[in-house]
Amino acid sequence: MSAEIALGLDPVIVSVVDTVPLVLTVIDGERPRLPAGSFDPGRDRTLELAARRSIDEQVGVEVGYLEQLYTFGDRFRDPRETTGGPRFLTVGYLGLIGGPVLGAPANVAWIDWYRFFPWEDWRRGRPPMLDQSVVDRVRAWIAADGADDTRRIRGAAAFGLDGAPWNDEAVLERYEILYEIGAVDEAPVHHDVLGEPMALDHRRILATAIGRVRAKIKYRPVVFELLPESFTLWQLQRTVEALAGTRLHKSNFRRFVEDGGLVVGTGQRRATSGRPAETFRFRSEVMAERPHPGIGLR
Amino acid sequence: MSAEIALGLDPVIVSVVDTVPLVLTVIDGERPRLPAGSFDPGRDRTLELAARRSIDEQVGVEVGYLEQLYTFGDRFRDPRETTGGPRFLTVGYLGLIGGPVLGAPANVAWIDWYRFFPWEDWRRGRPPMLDQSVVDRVRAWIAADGADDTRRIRGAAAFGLDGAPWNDEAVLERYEILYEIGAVDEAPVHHDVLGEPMALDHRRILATAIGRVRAKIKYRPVVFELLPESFTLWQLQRTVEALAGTRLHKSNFRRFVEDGGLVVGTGQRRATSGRPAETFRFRSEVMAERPHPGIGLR
DNA sequence: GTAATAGTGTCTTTCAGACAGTATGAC
DNA sequence: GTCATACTGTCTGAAAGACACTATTAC
Repeated sequence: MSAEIALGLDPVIVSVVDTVPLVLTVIDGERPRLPAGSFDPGRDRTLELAARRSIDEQVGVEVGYLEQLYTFGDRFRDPRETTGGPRFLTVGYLGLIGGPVLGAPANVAWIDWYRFFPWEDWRRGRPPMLDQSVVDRVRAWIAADGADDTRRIRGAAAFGLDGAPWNDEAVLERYEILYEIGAVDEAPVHHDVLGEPMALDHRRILATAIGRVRAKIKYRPVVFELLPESFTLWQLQRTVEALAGTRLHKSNFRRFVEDGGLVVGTGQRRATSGRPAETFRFRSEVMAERPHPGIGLR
Repeated sequence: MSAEIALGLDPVIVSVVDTVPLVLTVIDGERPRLPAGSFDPGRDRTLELAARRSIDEQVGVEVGYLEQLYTFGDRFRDPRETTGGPRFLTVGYLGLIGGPVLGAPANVAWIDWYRFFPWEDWRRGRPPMLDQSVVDRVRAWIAADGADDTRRIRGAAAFGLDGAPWNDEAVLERYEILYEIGAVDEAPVHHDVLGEPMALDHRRILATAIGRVRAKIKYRPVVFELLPESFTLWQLQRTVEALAGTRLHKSNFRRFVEDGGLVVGTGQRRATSGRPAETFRFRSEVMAERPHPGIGLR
C-alpha cells in the first residue's frame, strides 16, 4: 500500500443561460469530467488561488465567485490507486460565472446539469424518470434485511416518501441512495440507471455543488454572480428556478426581492416581446442589513 | 521550495456541560492546540474514518457526530514550512459528544470556548471587551486609505455597526477582521489583543467550527448529540444558548420545540430545586417530515 | 381587437416575538 | 405561607402563500 498523497482540485464551474444551468466539463475520454487540476505546493499561496489558476490555465476562464465545497478522499476514488499510484485526494470547489463564455478550448463543453441529474428538475412537475419503479427500489432498500433503521428516514427525507416534502437541497443524499441501490452507472453493480455518468466520482462532486448552490441562494445573494450588472426580475426568477429546479410564484417572488431590499430598480426599461420590463441591479447594502439575505420562497 | 505535501486532520471536539460549551484541547506547549493527527494514506478507507481513529488514539474518545468543516492550506500556516518542511495542509472536522468524558490523558483539557472567543458570548448582554476602542479600530480599518469598499459591508455585518444586527454565525468573519486589525495574538503585528491564543491557526479552525455549529443547530437537530437520551426542556434550552451565545425566550422556545415535533415527552419527571420537570427525548421522525428541522429562535 | 409579457393589490393563514400569567415542588 | 423552578395562555404584527387583477407593448 502506497504512502504517497496526491492532491487534486476539482472545480464545478456553473453558469446559467436563459433557463438552463450549465456546468463546465472537459471531454477527453468516454465520460465528461470536471476540469480537474493538481495542486502544486510550490506555486500557490492558498488553495483557492491554486484553484483559480488551474481553472484559468485549463479552460481560459476567470471565475468571480469561488468557494470550497468539500475534500474527497475515499480510497480508490481514483482507479490509479489500484495499480500502485498514490492516494488521490481532491478538494472540490464551486465557481459561479455570469454570461456565456467564449474562447474556451475545443474539448471544453458546457453541459446542462440536469442531463446528469434529470430527477432534480421539477420545473415541469415530477420528473417522469422518477417513477414507481424507482420508488419501489428505494423502498426495497429501506426494508432490506439487516438494514439500519435510519434508512427509513434517509429515504423518506430524500425522495419525499410517506408525505415528506421534496427537499431540493438533498441532491447528494439522493445521489448516494441511488448509488447504493445501483441506479447510477458509477455504482459497481447497476441496472436501469438514471441520468448520464461522469468520470471518476465527479458526479458526486457535482451533486455536492448543486446541493450547495440550492442551499446558498436561500441565505446569500449568490444568484447575482450569474447575472449581468442589470437584469429584469423575470430573468432573475428564471435563473433562481433553473438552479432550484422548481417554479416560484411571480408576485411573491417580486415582493420578496424588492421589499426585502435585495434589488433596486435602475429606472431603465428593456424591450421584450410584450410590455417592456424594468431593469434592476443587486443592492449590496442588504449584506449588512440582514443576517441572511437570500431568496427562499415557494 | 518543497514539493511535498503533508496532510493533517484537525478535529474540533465539542461538548456542553451545564451552560458551558467546551472544546477538547491538548496542552503540550505554550498554547493549547487541537488534538491534531496526521493522515496516513495506507491505513484508513476514508478521511472521516481516519479522523475518528486519530481522535480515539490521541485522547481515547469515540465521537458520535462528526462532519468535515474545511480544508486549510495557506502557505506557512505551519512554521515548519519555513525551514524546508513540506506544505502542511489540514482537514478540519467538527465532532460532537454528549456528557463529560473520562479517562483522557493528563495533557488533554476541556476548555470553555469563550476563553478563546470572549466577544462571542452575548448571554449576559454585550461582552464588555467589545468596547468602543474595538469598534473604533474596526472603523479605522474600514476607512483605511486604499481599502476596498467591501470592508464597510464586511465590518458592519460582522460587528453589527450602523444598525446592522449581531449575527451569531459570523464567528469566522469577526475573527478574520480582528486578525487583520491586529487585535488577536496570532496576527503578525498586534496590540491590545482579545481572548486567549491557540497554537498555529487552530483558533481560526475553532472559529470555523463555532460558526458551523451555530448555523447548523438552526436547520438540523444536532443539539441532541450533546445531550443524554432524555433531558428537560430547560436543559435543552441552556445547551442551545451556550452554543449560540445568546438568550432565548422560554415559552417561545418550548412552543417551537414541542409543536414543531422536535421532541416528545417521556411522561417521566425529574426532581429539581423547584417543581419537577418533565423529561423529553428527540423525535427522529421530524427529519423526514420537515426539510430543515432545527432550532432557530430569539 | 388579440397575444404576450410586465407588474400590482389584497386576502388568509401561519408563526415569531413578546407579554403576563398559573402550577408544583422544597422548606 | 415563601421561594424557586416548571409550565401555559394569548395578543400582536410580520410575512409566507395563494389568488385575481391591471398595464403596456407588438401585431
